[in-house]
Amino acid sequence: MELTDRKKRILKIVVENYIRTAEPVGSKSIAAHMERRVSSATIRNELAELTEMGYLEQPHTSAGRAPTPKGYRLYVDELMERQRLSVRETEEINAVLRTRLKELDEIITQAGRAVSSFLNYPAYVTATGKKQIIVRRFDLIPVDEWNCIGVLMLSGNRVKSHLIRMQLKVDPEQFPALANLLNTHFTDIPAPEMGERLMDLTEQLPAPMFLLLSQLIAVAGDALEEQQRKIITAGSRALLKLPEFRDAEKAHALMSVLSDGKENLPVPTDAGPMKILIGPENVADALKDTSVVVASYDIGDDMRGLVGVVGPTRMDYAAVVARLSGFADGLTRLLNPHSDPLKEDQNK
Amino acid sequence: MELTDRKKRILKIVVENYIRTAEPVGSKSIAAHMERRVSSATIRNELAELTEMGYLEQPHTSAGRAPTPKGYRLYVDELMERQRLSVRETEEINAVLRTRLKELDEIITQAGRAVSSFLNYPAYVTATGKKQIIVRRFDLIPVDEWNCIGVLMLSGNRVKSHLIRMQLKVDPEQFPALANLLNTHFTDIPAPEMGERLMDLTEQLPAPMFLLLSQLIAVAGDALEEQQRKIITAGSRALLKLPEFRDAEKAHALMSVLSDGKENLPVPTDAGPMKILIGPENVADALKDTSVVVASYDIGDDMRGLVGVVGPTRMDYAAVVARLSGFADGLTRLLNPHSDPLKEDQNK
DNA sequence: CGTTAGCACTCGGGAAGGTCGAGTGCTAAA
DNA sequence: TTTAGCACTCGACCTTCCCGAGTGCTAACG
Repeated sequence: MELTDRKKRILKIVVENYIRTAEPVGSKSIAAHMERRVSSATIRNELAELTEMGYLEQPHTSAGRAPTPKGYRLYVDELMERQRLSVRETEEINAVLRTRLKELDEIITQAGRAVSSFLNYPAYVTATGKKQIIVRRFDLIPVDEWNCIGVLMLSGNRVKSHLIRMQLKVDPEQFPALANLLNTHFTDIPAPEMGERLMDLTEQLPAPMFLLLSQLIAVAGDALEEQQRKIITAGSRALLKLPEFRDAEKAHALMSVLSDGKENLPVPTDAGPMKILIGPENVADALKDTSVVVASYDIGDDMRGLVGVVGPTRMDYAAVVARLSGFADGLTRLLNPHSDPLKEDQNK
Repeated sequence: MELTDRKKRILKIVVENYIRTAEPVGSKSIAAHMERRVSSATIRNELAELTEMGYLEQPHTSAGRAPTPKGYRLYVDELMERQRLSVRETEEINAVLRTRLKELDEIITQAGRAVSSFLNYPAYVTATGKKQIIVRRFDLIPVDEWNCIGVLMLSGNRVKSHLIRMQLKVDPEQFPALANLLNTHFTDIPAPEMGERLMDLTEQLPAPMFLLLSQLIAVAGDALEEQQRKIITAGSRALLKLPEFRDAEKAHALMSVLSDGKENLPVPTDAGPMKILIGPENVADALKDTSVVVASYDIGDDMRGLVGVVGPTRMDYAAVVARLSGFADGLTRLLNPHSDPLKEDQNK
């Protein structure tokens, strides 16, 4: 059996109608959408074949057809027309992102919220590829003899500061020496190695100094760890607006997966600029009935982050793809201000 | 008509049953819960009077009774037995909070999540009373000639750092002077005043210096502003487990109010250690059908923050009150380490 | 006068049945 | 290969009915 052009045309109409209405679409309404006039009976024959080929399914006899994951896949790969964002929308996206340069953390949090409210699906944002985050530089700002502020410059535009309550009193004079020690021995190496280096220094340092140092290293390790696994999510309440999650049970189940957890389940090591996972293509069981669309953006420092949304398989892929890449571009431009951040030059 | 002891006793049973089951409670099941044996008919007479007095209501004739807000109020004020937390629970709460001393922001975020998952209601945490947050100290760490890290020590244990892309090139030598300027003129004053002081300096400074200074002040102003209105919320998905929010519409409406918004609606200027607002006692329309319980904790620096939960009027007040004050105590102890943070001494 | 047994009554919820219409598959003709 | 026609299916929606939990009232009791 062959996938003729007309079959594709019909499949496209089914998918797009189903995306809009969330209801199985029947032969008559398809006929109305066809430019070349054909009767509903003809459509029915085609539908029967598409169903047999596995692109469509019927919830029950005598209902219309809905796309299967395979159907969506074909749609996404071949049938879907790439939408272009209007200038106004691009402007809006950039306006949301443009902000007095802040922490990466805050930027991605804000971006997540914006994506979600733009697209009306739950969104998530990562600022970690598989690449290890490292400490580029330590600074210590003395506060009093018990407390100091540790400022960490991390790879990928990140700055983290922590108020540290030290385990022993420190003469403020010692801070530069401490910072120096940290900067010479513990920068630009992955977290696990920091522990080893610390061991190497055990004997070369006076015990109190060593104690302090290990406390600082521990804090740095925590910060790295946290950054490495940080995934922010936003807008999972958008689910409740979708008819497929009218049932509180289902909504809750999915929200539990999405909500403020750490080890999430989408494609964390994505490479391409855009990836679409439809239904069972997701590895995580909880996402078997949903689709995920992710785009990657450039954090700088040779690292890439992800920005994506989760929704029903019936997601409006064309719209999501267009807007998501708009956000990814915006983030990339914001974080890599070769020219001015977020100014002009947004074609291609 | 008088509120006899037996009436109170009955009201208490009604409230507690209704809290458990979310269903109107009938005379027979009340009779079963009474220690002194009385017939259901007697109970019915009492119920009729309680209803007339406005403590109970019937969804319809021939259904059992449910408490009115007035009924809950009486319960909360007079009838409810204060629960004591088990040692194990106190331990658990402290364990969640105990963490390698971090930013106040992170502490409260974590606390919010913990509260919510402990109590199974949406939670919120504030770190701002009515008192103005101020900058205690500025530090500038040069990165390169275009970028620096601004570290702000704010009142109430807060440290904020920002990577700042400067509007003009700066010789690293100038940083100490800049920082000094900031620290002498712009610390320990409320945000609006910072603008005024900046104006005063217009003529005394070379133009580039002034420009930089105003950029830094602007960043600081943003940071203060943000801290001042920051309310974190967590766990609003817990709503979906409650029978009163089985309906996705309602859940969505309430979640929209609770989710990651800024100007929220609970009692922001709470004074007492614990406050309970039942149903219509809430000012916000969106919360007219819900109850809010808030406790305040001591941030240090003479500031108080709030930690609270939002739930149905049918909320388990006794449990919430006990656990919430456990959290408030824990936070206070964590943030005010007179002795060691979160160690022993948790009685009273 | 408070308490209790008894009884008729009310009303929501769920089961059972009926109707409607959108949509199908199939057949036969164009 | 396309189309008209037709019988059939099945979920959505409605009405109706029944059941039982729970009430309010009355009358009797201590």
